Amino acid sequence: MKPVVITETKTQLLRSAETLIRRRGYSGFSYADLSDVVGVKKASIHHHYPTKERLVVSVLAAYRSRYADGLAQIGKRHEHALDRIDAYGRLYLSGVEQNLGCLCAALAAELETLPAALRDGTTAFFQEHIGWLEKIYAEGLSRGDVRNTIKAKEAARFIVSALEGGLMMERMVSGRSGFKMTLSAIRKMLEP
Amino acid sequence: MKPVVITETKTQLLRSAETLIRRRGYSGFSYADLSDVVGVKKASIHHHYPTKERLVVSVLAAYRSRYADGLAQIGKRHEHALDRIDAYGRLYLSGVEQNLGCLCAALAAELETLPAALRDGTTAFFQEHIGWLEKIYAEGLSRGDVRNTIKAKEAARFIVSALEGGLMMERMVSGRSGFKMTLSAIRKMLEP
DNA sequence: ATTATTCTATCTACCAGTAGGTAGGTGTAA
DNA sequence: TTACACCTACCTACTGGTAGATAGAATAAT
Repeated sequence: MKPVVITETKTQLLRSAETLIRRRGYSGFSYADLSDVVGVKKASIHHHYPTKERLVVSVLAAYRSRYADGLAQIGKRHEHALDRIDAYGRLYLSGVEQNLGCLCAALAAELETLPAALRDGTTAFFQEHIGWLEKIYAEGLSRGDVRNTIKAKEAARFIVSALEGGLMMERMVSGRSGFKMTLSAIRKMLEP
Repeated sequence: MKPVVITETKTQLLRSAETLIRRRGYSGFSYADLSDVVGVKKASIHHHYPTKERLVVSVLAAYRSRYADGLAQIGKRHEHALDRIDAYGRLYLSGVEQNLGCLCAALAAELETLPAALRDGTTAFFQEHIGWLEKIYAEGLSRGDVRNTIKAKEAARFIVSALEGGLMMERMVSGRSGFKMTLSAIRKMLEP
């Protein structure tokens, strides 16, 4: 079987496409933009990724798997549920600091024009996060680490919502400092 | 001074442009789309709103003032801070139910390509909401209506974030039922 | 070891379609 | 008769995507 060689250019395309989308949205970026950034002609991009949809499907897959790795590591590095949730929040903080929105929020904003494959991938992204947090919170509940007046299911979607919303908003309003306030509010409210 | 006559067509254009943006994003909708929906030729849209930017500036202004009215009414209709915040959350719920994202979230997703006037208007929108909630929460604190472990400033941005994030996410994930879970989580967490 | 062949990445040049926007005209109502 | 709402017809720039060529590396055949 032929090994799947990921060339330098291909990786560059993926990386640059991601930041372009996170700054300008899906229909807001073009092959011409990407061509300028990476320094390779439009036709060459089509050689690697025949259509825009396929390119972004790859971008999204990479994004999801990077997050999946992040979540797994948080589980290993931290024991206490509140620490885990804090660490999860810091994943978003880095987005605020680099002035990059969430890829999936950018895609969600154009829901209706989105090709089905992208819509599905975006939905899956959110479900993965909700699922992970639900487990984390349920475990925290059984250890008495977190407030027990809300259920794990509620906590999970509320955490993702608050962080996604915070990332989206604070990029325009108060940046890092604003986002950190939300981060600390979340922690305080989940304390038992 | 000439009176600003708002004709039927003009209102239609504003209304339809708004829903188009909330479904497809700023660069995701075109004068041609709008022309189809409203049933008036592209050139006629330019007659009313010479550029896309100016059209959307008007859409945004209308959106903001509609929300401003909503906030004022909530202040009148409800006394208890938690009720007020609940009512504020239901404003977003209607977005989920109509499958329309927040206009300003759609704009924020394309931050980098956005004309300055729109960027400013969007930022102002969020600041208005944060400011209003801060006042509401501070008042609630002084009456002992809400939890006093977080400051009004924290509470305000955290509420907007959670609702904006929830609206964005639940439109893809679980719709109304998912959003209602977040709504109830927020209420429980703000209880004293 | 030296050809001959195929594959890969890239290029220039182009396509049809659509973007936002303009010029200039027509009908209608005050 | 002027002002407004709307039209047809058009423009330029850009969109995602294709065709076909070229140079170089990898592979196979002699």
